[in-house]
Amino acid sequence: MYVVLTRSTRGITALRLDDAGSPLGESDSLTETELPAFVARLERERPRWVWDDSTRWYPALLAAGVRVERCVDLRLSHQILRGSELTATSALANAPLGPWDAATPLAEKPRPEGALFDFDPDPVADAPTDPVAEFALQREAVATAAEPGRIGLLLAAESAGGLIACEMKSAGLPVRAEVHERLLADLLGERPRGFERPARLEALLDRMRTILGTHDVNPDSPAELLKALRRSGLQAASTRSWELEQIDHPVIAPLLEYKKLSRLQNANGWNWLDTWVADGRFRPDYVPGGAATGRWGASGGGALQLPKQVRGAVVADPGWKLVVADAAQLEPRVLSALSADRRMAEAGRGDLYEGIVASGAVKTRAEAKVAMLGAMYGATAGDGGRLMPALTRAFPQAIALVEQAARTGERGGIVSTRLGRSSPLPGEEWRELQEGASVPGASEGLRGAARSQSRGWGRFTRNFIVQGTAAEWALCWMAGLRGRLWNLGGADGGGGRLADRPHLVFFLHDEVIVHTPAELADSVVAELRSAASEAGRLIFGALPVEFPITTAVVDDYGQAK
DNA sequence: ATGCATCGCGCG
DNA sequence: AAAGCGCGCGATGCAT
Repeated sequence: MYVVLTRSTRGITALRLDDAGSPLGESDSLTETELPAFVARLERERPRWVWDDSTRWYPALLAAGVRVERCVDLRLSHQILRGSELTATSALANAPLGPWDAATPLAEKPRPEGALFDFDPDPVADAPTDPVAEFALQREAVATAAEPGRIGLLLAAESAGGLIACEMKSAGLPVRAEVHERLLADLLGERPRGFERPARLEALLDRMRTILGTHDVNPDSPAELLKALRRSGLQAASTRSWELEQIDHPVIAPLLEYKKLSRLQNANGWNWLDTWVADGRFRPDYVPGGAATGRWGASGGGALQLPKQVRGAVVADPGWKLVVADAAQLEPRVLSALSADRRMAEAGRGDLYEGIVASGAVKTRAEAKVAMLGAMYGATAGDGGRLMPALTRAFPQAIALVEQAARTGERGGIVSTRLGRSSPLPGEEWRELQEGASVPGASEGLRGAARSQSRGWGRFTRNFIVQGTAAEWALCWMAGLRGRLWNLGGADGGGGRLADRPHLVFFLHDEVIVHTPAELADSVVAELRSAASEAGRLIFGALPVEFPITTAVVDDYGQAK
């Protein structure tokens, strides 16, 4: 059963549909206040809730202690169906752009409140939405798709991701402010009172000034710093750390340390703590499907860039543990599964990179890693490029797949992930340059620029199929895990809030953190493994590709790895 | 004063 | 070792 929820100025309506999408009687009318109890009651029948946007419905339900098992997030689903090659002939994909194509989550649209003059800069995106009609269009698009099973799985996984994003924000990542402050004090010195630099940074700056024999050094401005270094005779092309590392000069060591610590202070210092951590929790906004490949984005506090330096401040509650898990070498494994390259699958029996060494393609594990990254990113120079021929000889099937994706992109074409998320088309400027360079008599400079741009898009599509399919694996892993964790916490219908049971608190592309009562930690580990195997089977069927995960049961995130 | 591009660096 | 993919964010410096 589906239950479609619609919110309008007149209130909320709930329309039940059978599995074929036909209405089951009349719709119910509800107020906002009545909604949580209504959802909780109907949830016992395990319906799939259909709504425009999880971020518009689910936070309030979670706040009221109501968790739902599954949903259709129409906004996320629409985004996929609109662009997928698998549904390109559907009515949905061929309709003019409308409110479901809005760039921002529907929740972020300011709602007009009795304004006499409703200034509306975007009539298309702000047009009223009809979830019932949209759901029918989406079902039709899936039913008529080339691979309904794949796109259907993708939409289910994406929608589950929408729920998980809300749940993780609701639960929050446990961060102990006093631990974070101690870390900062150890590295930077005591918190400065005003706007002066912390003691450690000031000391480093003093050393740099002494070494260079001038007071005129401002390491916070790349342009100024470069000038100062040049005045002292250093041959620096930029102030990037890895370039500075190449230079042999006494000022480099304190400078690099300054840059490292200054970065910590700016990105995750006291100001970060004050702004983003409250009540012992860090609650960023996760953005499912935020990247074109389907990877998640996040906004607020740089959630996906939490530096290793401060992970020790992520601490489980008393009596609880953090279970940190990540998929080992996910992207190369995805490539071997995508291409059904049995030799590469064989190499992935244990440590994939060691397996590649054993295959004889390269000499060392480090080379294997660089070569695989090069294959997936499209390296042309450096070690990655140099090792490509050997890798191609060892795994022709896998390499042919990414090469083909690259060629498609270079022509301006579309590629798709295993489950059917398709790459965007290059923009207008891209096409104009390609066309401009293809006319007879185009200058060599123009043709070179077009070639470079073409290869650039090829690198994007090459990586898209791997990164995007890896994102699908991660979504399926997490979606399966979510259900398993809920069931671990007690019999269904036994009540209890999400945060009273083992629950997800962090997600980073191929890594998750589960916050769990200590006595359930071992069970959580088992479920993480089961969910990983299940994700592989769901997406790739019976292919003999393994997706091992590493796990660590810890008190704080800093102890993992 | 505010917006935008660039640099640089954190994460995968 | 620093090339090749995907992101977010803060500081700076220039343009409006």
